[in-house]
Amino acid sequence: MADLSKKTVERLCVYHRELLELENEGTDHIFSHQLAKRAGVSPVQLRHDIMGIGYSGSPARGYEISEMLKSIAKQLLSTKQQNVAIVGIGNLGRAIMAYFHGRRENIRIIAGFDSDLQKINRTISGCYCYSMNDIERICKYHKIKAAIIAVPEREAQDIAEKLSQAGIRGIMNFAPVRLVLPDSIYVENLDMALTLEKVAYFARQ
Amino acid sequence: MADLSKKTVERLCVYHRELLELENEGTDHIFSHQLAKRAGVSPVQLRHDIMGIGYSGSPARGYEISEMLKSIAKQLLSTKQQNVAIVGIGNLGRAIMAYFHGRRENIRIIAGFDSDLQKINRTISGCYCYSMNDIERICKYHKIKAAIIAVPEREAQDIAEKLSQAGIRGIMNFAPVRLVLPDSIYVENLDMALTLEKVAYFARQ
DNA sequence: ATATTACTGTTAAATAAATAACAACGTTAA
DNA sequence: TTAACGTTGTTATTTATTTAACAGTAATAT
Repeated sequence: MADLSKKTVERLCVYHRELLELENEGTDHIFSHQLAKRAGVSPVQLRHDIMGIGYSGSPARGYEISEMLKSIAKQLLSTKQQNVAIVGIGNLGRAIMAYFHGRRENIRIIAGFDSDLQKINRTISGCYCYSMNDIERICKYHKIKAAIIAVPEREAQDIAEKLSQAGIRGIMNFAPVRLVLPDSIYVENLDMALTLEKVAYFARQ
Repeated sequence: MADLSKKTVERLCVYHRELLELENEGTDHIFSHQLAKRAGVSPVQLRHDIMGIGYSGSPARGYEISEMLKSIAKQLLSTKQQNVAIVGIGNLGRAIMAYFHGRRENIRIIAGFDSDLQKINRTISGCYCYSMNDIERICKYHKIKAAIIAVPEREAQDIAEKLSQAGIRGIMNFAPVRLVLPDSIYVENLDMALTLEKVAYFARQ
């Protein structure tokens, strides 16, 4: 398995999604410039990315969607279902859970954690909720390798360290803080306040 | 005003936030390596970024926090309050509104839009909600230049075009689609499904 | 005074990413 | 059969971003 860059992985996910949609529409082949347009990238970049995963299309018919999907999935997606945990079941946490609930993907949020007793031992959006104290036990038991942090700013660093203890390797962090963690843990920040500032900045230019 | 890269703007926002927090704690000076650690970047990169905005610290005392804040704000933040709209007041939309409500920033969500009559003409998290049909009128009236899209996938492109019509220049898009818009409109995608896939991928490596 | 230290600002090098250029190939039309 | 076309895959070029190197500077200690 080649080592794909962060940006490439991101784009491959986009292609994968667009290809799934195309497949549903009944399309079986597509040219790079068509797919590129849907994905919002240049055709060259798309071909370059596809080169990286070892799939080849035909100059005559373009890419065969089902085959391309297989190739991308082979690189990106785990063969078995991947379990994810979420910490923090407030407004945002529940919205995220609802967002992912029902998607028939191979990534599923299967455990929630909160300190609020009202939420513990309930099922929310198809996901069972535990006490914060159970993080390590449950994550290890379910072999959870990725987690979502949706707790307030002040708790985020502490939770991140707990998750790290529990063997988590990747974190999607919604809290507006830069988590300080070992480099071996992959962190993706979805910092809404920050992003909105950035958007506002470029909207003014 | 210099032309700062996307990445630089993003990091400057982080520095700004950390500096605000430091100021609240009563600190008045800080060295690049200290701030860099809090921001999760290298000290060199921080100094490089700061160079770009024309502020200078002292080799002896480091950066003077209040002055540095002013310099960053001068580059990044609008002098007057910047109004933002949100389209789509579902679970996610309301969570976003709640998230931003009460933050004493100069960016404020002041208008919500939805097609659900139940939500129209109500105030949610301090933000008045209008019908989708009012997008152009309200955005122009309040000089709104940035918007958040939190509608389902299938509506996103249509809404984006409406916003574009209404004079919006920047969009924070939560819908899992790549919006096709003129280059003059800045789009930042916060694609949770995609991001989680990416995190899951790197968590496996 | 003067050397030392610990920092900053800036230029230079290295790395990463995007774009362009073009050969190779199957298909179609003459 | 052969030439022309439009596409892919790949290598080269350019551009952007990060990292390193180092001179300049104020404070401190000798």
